[in-house]
Amino acid sequence: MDVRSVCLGILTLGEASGYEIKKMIEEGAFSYCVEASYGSIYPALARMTEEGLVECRQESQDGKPDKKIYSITDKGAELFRKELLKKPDQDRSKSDFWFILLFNEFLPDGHTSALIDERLDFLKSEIKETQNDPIGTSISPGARFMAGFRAEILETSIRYIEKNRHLLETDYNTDVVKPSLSKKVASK
Amino acid sequence: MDVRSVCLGILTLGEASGYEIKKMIEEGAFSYCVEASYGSIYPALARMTEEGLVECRQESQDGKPDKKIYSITDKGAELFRKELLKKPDQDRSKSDFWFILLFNEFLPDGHTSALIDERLDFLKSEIKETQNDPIGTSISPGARFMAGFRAEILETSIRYIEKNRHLLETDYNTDVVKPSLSKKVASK
DNA sequence: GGTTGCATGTAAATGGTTACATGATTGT
DNA sequence: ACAATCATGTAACCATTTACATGCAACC
Repeated sequence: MDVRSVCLGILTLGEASGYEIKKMIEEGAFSYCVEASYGSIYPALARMTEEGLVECRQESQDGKPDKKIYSITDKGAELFRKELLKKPDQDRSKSDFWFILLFNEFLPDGHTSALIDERLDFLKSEIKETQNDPIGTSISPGARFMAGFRAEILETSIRYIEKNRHLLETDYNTDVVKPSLSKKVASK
Repeated sequence: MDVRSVCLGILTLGEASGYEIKKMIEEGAFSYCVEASYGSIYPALARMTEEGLVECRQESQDGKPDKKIYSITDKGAELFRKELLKKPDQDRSKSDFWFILLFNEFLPDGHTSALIDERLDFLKSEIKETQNDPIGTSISPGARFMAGFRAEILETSIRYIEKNRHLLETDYNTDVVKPSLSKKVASK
């Protein structure tokens, strides 16, 4: 799925500027499955205008450059439908977080814990976002389905990590410490 | 996390050829968080040999080209440790499957169901792989932690999709069908 | 007899991202 | 004063994939 199809897809939901398309890509439902930067979106829209897949209406603004509002044409919609029928590429995900954890024995003391704390914070903030997000309850059946999925995955992730983080937080660098009689209370 | 670090990481587990590194990247734990093709691995190993980050031992073979077995050097290991301490990049995932589902109303009858069936087959085969996979029970605490995580995510995914697929499989193209008195038993 | 697996490598093409340029407005 | 948001666009750079080249052995 290239930038072009992503733009076309978003434009089937209504007209939008390149800037707005970018915003949609980095928030909500789309952020979970696509990526694109201005550097690819703007040229894509320009080329698709030439090709008659989208149309562009210009709105003057004060100070800011003209806002170019794109809408999808019949030809564009047809092409998009065709794209959707293609066999989907395999999902691909990159995660430095998991890669690093795989080598958790190489990390200095406390690093793993910090990493996991950060991840949990992130996952929790994502859950909150999901809850406010209108996408889950509006746009389309697909979006609702996906929002529900996201929510369950996030919850499962948090639950699992909280439950099992101790497996990574044992201190590998010293022998098992004999519990001293004066068991220190964890500060903070 | 670039190819170089990925290769170094894998080599910390023991010596390996470029070919073997590729295999590891596409299977098991690594497949979940990194990606790389021969076209990036071979040049990376060559350059790192020049730079003294890895060493190469050649083994003659009949028919096949010499097998080049790489091992990590102290310098390489040091660099790898440094890489691991860097703030991890945000996870990034692309999923045609989810993108297409977002536009499920545009799909012809039955297409959504087929898509979902395929996805479920895939997820189930992944679960089976996880179960046979020695990685989950051997390599490292990190790998075990991850394998457990994977398993739960896969199970949650399957459960959710099976439970909620009906939300996407309603027939939008006709009015709600009045249930006929002779309720057909689902064939198969 | 064709595909798959083993095994390495390169060059061209792809498909981006990053950084820059521009600039007003609004918020801290 | 400084950062962020809105808004577009380009060019240089980047990493990687894809396709090719080579070739044997084992499996079906």
